[in-house]
Amino acid sequence: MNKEIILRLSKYKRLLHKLKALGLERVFSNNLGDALGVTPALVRKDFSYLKITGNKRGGYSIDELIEEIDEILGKNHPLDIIIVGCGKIGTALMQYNGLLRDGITVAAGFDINPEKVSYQGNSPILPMSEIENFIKEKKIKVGVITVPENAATSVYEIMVNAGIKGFLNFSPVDLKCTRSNDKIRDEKGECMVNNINVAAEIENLFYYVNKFSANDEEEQSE
Amino acid sequence: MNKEIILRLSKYKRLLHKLKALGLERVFSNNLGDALGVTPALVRKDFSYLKITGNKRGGYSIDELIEEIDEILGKNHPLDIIIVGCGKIGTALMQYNGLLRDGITVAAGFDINPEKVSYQGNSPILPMSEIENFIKEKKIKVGVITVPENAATSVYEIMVNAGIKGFLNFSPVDLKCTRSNDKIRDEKGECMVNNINVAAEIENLFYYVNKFSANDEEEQSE
DNA sequence: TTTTTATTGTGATTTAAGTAACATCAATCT
DNA sequence: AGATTGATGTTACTTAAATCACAATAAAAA
Repeated sequence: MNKEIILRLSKYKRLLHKLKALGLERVFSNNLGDALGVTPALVRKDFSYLKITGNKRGGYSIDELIEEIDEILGKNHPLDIIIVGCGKIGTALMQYNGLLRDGITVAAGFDINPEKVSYQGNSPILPMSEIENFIKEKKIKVGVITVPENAATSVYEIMVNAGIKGFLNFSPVDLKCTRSNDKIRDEKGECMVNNINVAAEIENLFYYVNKFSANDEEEQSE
Repeated sequence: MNKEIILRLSKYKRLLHKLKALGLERVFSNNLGDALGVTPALVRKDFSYLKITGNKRGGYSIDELIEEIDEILGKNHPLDIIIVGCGKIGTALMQYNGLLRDGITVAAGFDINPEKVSYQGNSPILPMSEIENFIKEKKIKVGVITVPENAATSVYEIMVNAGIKGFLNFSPVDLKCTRSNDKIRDEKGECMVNNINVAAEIENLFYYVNKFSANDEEEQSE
């Protein structure tokens, strides 16, 4: 099963809320395709795959779409996460409104540095010693890793063992789950890692930018 | 041309530095493939595509590889970027060591809020009014967008017009470049946008986690 | 009621990323 | 020197995601 479909779902939903706010009630695959830069056929295929069905001539009901997408994305359950590593990026994410706006709650942060521990606020920062109990007690399933490179693997293993199934990993280490998106499983159950490597993304941009300007020079000398 | 290849290059390089630190001098496509979870053939194909060549029996020289990858990623030019929007995530990135460690320098941050402006430090925060001059004067080509959703498009256009070619976009808006990775170009020249949508990535994780537990329940009731 | 129209839902096609397989050839061994 | 080995470089194949194209059909119009 395809990760991209699910990412598109989030995008559809964001757009649908905006359209709804404008007073619209129905939407066509064409509209959604335009906004996301994909063909309308793909939009319909996504919905078809997810058993979301429209009207042969009247498009899709925005309310129904939102409801069904929420259902698929699990928005009827609470979206509680933890953030491990309360350095620069970790604390920024803890205070980031963009998560809350999508219904995601940071249940707690964790840090190895005792000076960072703080029990006040609605997202406390707890010591690493409490992480396993916290995860098990609150049944947390999704966690963000924002620790330095050298700590990433060990933190990952602690989290896996405590029951975290979904990881958003900001460290440059590729935390491999030894299994793909599909339901391959090992004895610990399935898990999934999404890696975000900011430095690599920027290097990537420089590559293309340099290539662009190399092309420009070529053209000038022609 | 494929974005994934270039992201892999960054990963190869990180690994190569570690191997070098351990005293190794040569490396085989097998080693790199294992570490990245891809086949050795793909590693060789990447290198072949990038005109990096090895020894028919002795693998690749780590030093040469690092040098050639740096060349391709443009590490011989300075990697100066700007960060537009000095909220939670923006300031976190400005202070993030992970960028510096990869040779990326934040030349300046920009914010619309005059209270955030500050000319001290090696990465000053400047008012938006100075952005165009700054970009043109310092020939900045890559920028990070960390402004709120509603400001993203207008900031993007300002940056494009001032000459930014590569964008790392943290806002949930899909900033479309109207052109693909290849060298399609419009009158303003090529540009490239990498979107990072943290909330969508987390929603994505919840989808799979919920699916996992649904599977578990199915199995129990069998 | 019949015809037209517009949009869905889906099978066929295209495209591209990654894998597999193997011919090639430099280094080592005898 | 000649044989053997082992890793590269590359071609052919596989797989999967997205597009294209169109049949099916519900709503609107005549």
